[in-house]
Amino acid sequence: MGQPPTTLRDIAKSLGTSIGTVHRALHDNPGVSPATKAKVLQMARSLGYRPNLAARYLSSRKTLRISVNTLQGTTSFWDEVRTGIREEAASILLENVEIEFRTCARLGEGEEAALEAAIREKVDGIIIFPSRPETLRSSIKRASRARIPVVCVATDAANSGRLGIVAVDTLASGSIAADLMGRFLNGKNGSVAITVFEMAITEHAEKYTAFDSTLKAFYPNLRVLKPVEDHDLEKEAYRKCRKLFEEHPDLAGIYVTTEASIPVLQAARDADLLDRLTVITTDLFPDLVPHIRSGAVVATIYQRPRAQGQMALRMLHEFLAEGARRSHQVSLAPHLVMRGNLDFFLRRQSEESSRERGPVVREAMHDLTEDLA
Amino acid sequence: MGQPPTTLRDIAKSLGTSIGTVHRALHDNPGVSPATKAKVLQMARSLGYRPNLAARYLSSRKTLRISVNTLQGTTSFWDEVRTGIREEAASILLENVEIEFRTCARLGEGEEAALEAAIREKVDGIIIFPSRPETLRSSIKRASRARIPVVCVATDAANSGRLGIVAVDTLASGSIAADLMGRFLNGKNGSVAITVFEMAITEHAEKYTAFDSTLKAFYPNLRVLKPVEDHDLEKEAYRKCRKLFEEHPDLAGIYVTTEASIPVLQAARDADLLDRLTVITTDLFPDLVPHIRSGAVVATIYQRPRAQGQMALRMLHEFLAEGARRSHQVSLAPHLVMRGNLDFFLRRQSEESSRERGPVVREAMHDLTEDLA
DNA sequence: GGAAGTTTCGTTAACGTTTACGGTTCCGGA
DNA sequence: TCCGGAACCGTAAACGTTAACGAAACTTCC
Repeated sequence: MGQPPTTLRDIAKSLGTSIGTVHRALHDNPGVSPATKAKVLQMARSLGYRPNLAARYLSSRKTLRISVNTLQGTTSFWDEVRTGIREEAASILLENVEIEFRTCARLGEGEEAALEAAIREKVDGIIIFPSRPETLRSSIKRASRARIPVVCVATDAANSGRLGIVAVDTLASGSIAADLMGRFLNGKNGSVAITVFEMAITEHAEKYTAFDSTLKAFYPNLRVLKPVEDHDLEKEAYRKCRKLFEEHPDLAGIYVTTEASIPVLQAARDADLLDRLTVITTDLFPDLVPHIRSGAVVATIYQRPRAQGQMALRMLHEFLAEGARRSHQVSLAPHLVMRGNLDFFLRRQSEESSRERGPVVREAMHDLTEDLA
Repeated sequence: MGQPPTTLRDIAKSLGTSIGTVHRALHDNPGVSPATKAKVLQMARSLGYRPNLAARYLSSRKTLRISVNTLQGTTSFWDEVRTGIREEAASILLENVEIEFRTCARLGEGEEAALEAAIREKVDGIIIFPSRPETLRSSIKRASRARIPVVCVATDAANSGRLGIVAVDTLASGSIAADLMGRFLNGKNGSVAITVFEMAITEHAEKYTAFDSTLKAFYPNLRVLKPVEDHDLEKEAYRKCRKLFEEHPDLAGIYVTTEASIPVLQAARDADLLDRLTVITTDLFPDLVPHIRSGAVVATIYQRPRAQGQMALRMLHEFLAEGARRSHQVSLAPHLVMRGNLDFFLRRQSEESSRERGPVVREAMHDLTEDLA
């Protein structure tokens, strides 16, 4: 058990060639004939060669530059995602990661330009939130062709050649929301509503489907209404909900899958049915806290932004370090926050990643409102 | 931004001494006078020296031996914990971890002997489940004195000098169970029971307290009974529950915090009140699945054994690698499993950590029934 | 006062990889 | 024939740390 791992020298010796040639062959650098290259590759495989990352890093002293393209926000989902990324970067033993944040001020504004900027500056990897997957697909493809791996967070960009995706499992989210809704309503009849960002986004459609089918399967006396699309716009959410409440006097519950839960609550209050409505929301932000505490929101599905950030960086770093991905798809289980355990989550959010280690990860901020002038 | 980090040579040069002396001083190896040692330490601090782990590992080629002392079990909590540890060990870039499993067949049997064995063989670190903290306290103290860091999983061993503890947050668990129980019972009156392993174990007492106080705070019409102690023994759980059901005909729900939920369900069935009882359990194992599917168990609090294992190994490895701990206490948020999202968790349990990378982590099994003959 | 031992410290060869540079060959063109 | 330049390959010096080997200087003891 445990003979010493094979090194470049081993390969060279058993081939009667030199370390330099082996190295060039393995990295397909120029200056090696196709014949010897094939022999080297063959021998490396048969000896089970795996590079020693410590030696590699020590020798080259290259740092991996990673661009993180997300939305602006304070004490919000994306701040937490970034914190998770920072934490994970700080916990990398080989301190060879450098993070560049490219933050967009508003949904869909300048996302493509930011991504192009990252590609142009030849970063080694990209973590991105593709709020509108279609508009970014071609840029992500371009990154892949430039051999820059791209990891999506929260929303997937299908058929774009991205390396992987980290998100909360939509099925688990929608189903648990449905199951809770059914239990909370406890045999009542009536209709149940659900708001989504937009049904064209796969994730949101899936959440709806999961919610709908779970409710149908276990609570047949509840009826799921056509989804309300709010596009994360407060006014749109409010307006559509007021309309919804008027049209469906038998409404018993509503599941808000977007961050626009405040206007929904406001609409319910203004329609005077806040206490008759079972409300399940998504995520956890300061404005929502009092509503959970008061019981107006019975539960919220927390999408664990910090964990998403951590996993995204991990996936990217593993790929960059080892050249092979272990998984392309990380589906996190959402957390359930209610009155009882609310404080636990608030406490943990406020713990700002007690960084005793000093600034081991070099960071750069790119304010895109300037960059794109 | 980002001048090159200071090295041993830097320290040596600015002190007019040699690299060897600096090294000896920083590791308090023998052969360096107290005076120069002080100077070196001083200079290292003022230059902000931080060792280059890549170089260290490359040079010494030492592997860290970690003993994992847990309970036996197949498709059980502890199997998942071990899987988590393995996964995390495999994802360490410097492949310098070697894991030795010392598995005890039964609760409390041979735990101390296994721990002593690990200490005797001078492992570099220990992950342990102290099922009976008091009986292990002195052994853990001995390990700490031998400079072997010990990380506890699932149950803490207080005042033992252990490096840290990884567990599910007891407050979050008890509170969410109470909150769900209250919502599910939806205004009903009656009493609610809770079973624990033993109130002497801090974690279990805390879960009870959290359950009790949350229920009192939000659902005052429910009354929490005195906790049932089952010591994870099937017969004891069954017997005590039958008695409980007889004595409290108004029992509306029960929260099982141990793994002994099957006998509780059996007792409820035999007492013919399975369908009148709201049952919330703990963890997720094959025998429990049909009961969740049938609705007999409305929800189970999943303690995320895999995540516990991962975090434990991470904590230990970070300490061994860097000599400083970032956190001593990791409190995980439990997951909530219901009918709706059950399949998601089962699928993820069965994914056996698709290991493409081959056996990079050398493992050793220590069957203690042999070792202790 | 010198042999023998101790304490303190400097030197150097690893570890496995990257990278720059210096050699070979071999071929076409003068 | 000789030169210029590819194309291919070997060599050796880094990278920062560890660990082993000695070389001093200083003690102790006969």
